[in-house]
Amino acid sequence: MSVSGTYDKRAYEPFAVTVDLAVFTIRDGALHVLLVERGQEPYAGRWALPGGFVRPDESAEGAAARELAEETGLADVSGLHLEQVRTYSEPDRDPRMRVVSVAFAALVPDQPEVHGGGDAARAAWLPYRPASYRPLAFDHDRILADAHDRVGGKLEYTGIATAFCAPRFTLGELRQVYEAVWGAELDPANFRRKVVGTPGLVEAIPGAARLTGGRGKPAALFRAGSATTLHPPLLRPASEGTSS
Amino acid sequence: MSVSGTYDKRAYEPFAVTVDLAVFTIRDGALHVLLVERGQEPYAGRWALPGGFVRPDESAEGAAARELAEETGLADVSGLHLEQVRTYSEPDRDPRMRVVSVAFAALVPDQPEVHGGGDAARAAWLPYRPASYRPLAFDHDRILADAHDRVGGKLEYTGIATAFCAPRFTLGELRQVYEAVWGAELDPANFRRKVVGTPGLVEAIPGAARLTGGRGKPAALFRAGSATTLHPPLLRPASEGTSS
DNA sequence: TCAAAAGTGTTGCGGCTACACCCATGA
DNA sequence: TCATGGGTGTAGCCGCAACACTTTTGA
Repeated sequence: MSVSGTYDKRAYEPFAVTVDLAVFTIRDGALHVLLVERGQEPYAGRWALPGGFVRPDESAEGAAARELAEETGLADVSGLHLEQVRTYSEPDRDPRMRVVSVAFAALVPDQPEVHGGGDAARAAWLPYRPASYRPLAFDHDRILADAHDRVGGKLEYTGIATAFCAPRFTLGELRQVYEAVWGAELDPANFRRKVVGTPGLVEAIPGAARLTGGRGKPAALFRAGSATTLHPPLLRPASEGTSS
Repeated sequence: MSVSGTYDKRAYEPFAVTVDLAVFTIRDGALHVLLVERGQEPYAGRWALPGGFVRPDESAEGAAARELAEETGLADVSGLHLEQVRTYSEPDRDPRMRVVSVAFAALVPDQPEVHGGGDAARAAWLPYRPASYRPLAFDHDRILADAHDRVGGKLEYTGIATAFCAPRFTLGELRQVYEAVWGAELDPANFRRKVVGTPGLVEAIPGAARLTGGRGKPAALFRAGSATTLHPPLLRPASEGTSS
């Protein structure tokens, strides 16, 4: 931006700017990611993250929202959680040309339908198990891993977990979100106390209740609260080697 | 990336890709930021973040490291902390052309010299006090605020604070880093226990000691440890409105 | 001898973990 | 009446905030 010399854009090879999306959802209690199968070279037949070019009149955020709507078939993408992760700009990351890609992570509630087709390529929700579809096209393995790390970290100190849930949800469903993303089991009793005791995370819907799996006591229903940052954070269990 | 149609880059207006740097240091116990004064339109005479174009053969990270070396006059930029913050891509953020900018935050130890001149524009270390130089050129106010937020947050759960210090430092100096970035005072006793008790954050240099301000007991010297993430985190004091 | 900074001790509060235990429902 | 998940109670541990206090230096 603060270049002192001449401002001649032709002196530099033009860059293509794209967005790549890591779209996550919870299905059957397991974390799933939306992938598309490439139909052409390079990387034909490989799975890849959905994405596309940023158009001249839109921001990367706008392009990501547009692609998200196209790929998932959702009408109102405005309420969904869509967050920039980082930008990937290695000169050789695309063998055809110089492509700089802004990566986003999106969190959506479980979609009953498979999703309306946007692009021609086949798209599918796959369980988040990198070993089962690796290697992805381009540097998408790394992008997906970075996006997953980001989402897992943000669960600790923000309320984004509710973005995975329907407008009305039970605390058991919310707990499944944390368990699916972190890959760890949480104590239902302590989870409940923590979530209810954090102001702004969730709001109780008075009187409402719903059965979960046909069994057990009906659970009270909640809706997402207004809090953006959690104090104190809801830390994930230390998997190994915690300090002191 | 996963575009199914034709791959014609001429169908899209080319983007210029730049990097913008928020370079922080601690000087006299206060947080400072490196700014350059623009000599030409637009925003002539305004302060701006240093930065420049990404060249065809380098990544955004490479461009950021190169600009950092040029602007600060530092020879070995490799050991410094340089971290991507996010990418700014609003279509109208530069009135001249379509510019997508990848922002970075850099943490450097205090430089005695003013820094070798890179670009022609005047550059200076200014105390981090946004009201004193606002508005910056372009959308740099927001970029600088985002970078500061990122650095402040990362102090909590990583060891990057040592990036502000010389190779050998006292715990008082390290504490000044936290206080300067967070704008809050910390209890020296508790800070010491926390830092020393977190494995990998710092390593004691046996026997070494140094006076701090000419007064008081000489302080033991430490060097940066190898830990990247802190468990549990070193949380900043809740300024207001903590939960429960 | 005083001020200033380093470093150690100690106490109390609060959150979290780990259970044990009761409640409501469908099979 | 049993299995299942929701929800409440509670005891103990651990970390941290808030001090008091000692140590070592220069002025």
